[in-house]
Amino acid sequence: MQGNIFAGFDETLLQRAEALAAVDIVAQKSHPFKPDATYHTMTTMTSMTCTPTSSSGHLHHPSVLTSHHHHPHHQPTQGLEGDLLDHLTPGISIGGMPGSDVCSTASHPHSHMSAINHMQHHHPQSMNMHPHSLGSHTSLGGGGDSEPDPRELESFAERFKQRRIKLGVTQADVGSALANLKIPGVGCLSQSTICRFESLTLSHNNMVALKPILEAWLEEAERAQREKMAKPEIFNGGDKKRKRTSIAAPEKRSLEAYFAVQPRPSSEKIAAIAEKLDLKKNVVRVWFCNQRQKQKRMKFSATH
DNA sequence: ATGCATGAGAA
DNA sequence: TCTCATGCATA
Repeated sequence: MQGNIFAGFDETLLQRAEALAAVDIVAQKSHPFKPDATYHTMTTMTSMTCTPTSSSGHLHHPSVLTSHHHHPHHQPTQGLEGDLLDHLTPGISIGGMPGSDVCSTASHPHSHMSAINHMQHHHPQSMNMHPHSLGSHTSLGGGGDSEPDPRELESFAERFKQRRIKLGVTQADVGSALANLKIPGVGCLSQSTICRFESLTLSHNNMVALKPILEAWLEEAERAQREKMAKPEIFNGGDKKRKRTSIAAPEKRSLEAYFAVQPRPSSEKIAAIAEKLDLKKNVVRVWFCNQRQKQKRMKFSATH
């Protein structure tokens, strides 16, 4: 009893779903403009970094560092070029300044080269994250190993956060200080990622991959603090603004309703939904992608 | 802390 | 195209 549900999936169901979602938002739907409110906050765009309106690309490049799984070897195919913004002090500049409170919006003007190795493979529909594939690896060219213990991860994340705070370092500081560790293939990470690591809101594989790195940083940081540390740093403010589309609550509810019926709508379906909700197709597509990721994480953490 | 977005790699 | 790892922008 599942075949017919999706088999008969059609406008009917979509409308059904939307109707369900609409019961709550009945008299509140007529907006003269598109609900797609994109906030820009252009500051100083002195450089020709990227185009705000047009869909030009920005240049970042995330590199994954998932290592895991059986297999021979693969080496960091990424050459990683020397980052020019190594203005960070020698040793480890762990954001120091214990008195500098939280959230130091350190804005780096550009490029973060994180060349980590990426190696993952899963199946699109029946993904299987086998946490334990220990036994025979250790041949990663620069990667550390990982333990498949979800328990260890949890406690580590917690310890990490506590010790980090003890050091008076913010999540953002940790992220940028990571580059100073000069671990092959490891660049800096964002505050978001550090935060998600601490709150265990990353995929298991991601957590496993990041653990050794953060662990290394922690040791360095504590060592550095012991002997010395602290050093005023001058960060220069940069600029780069991206826009974050904000999907209004009503539309969001509809999307959730659709998602409940069909988490993976076809391109046509997405287009149809987008039109109904007055959202850009891409926004809808991305929303579904993110929703799936989120659900997957929830499913996993719920199990553990 | 989280929502929406980008990009690389795998299907 | 999707998944996954990540990040910027934001609440």
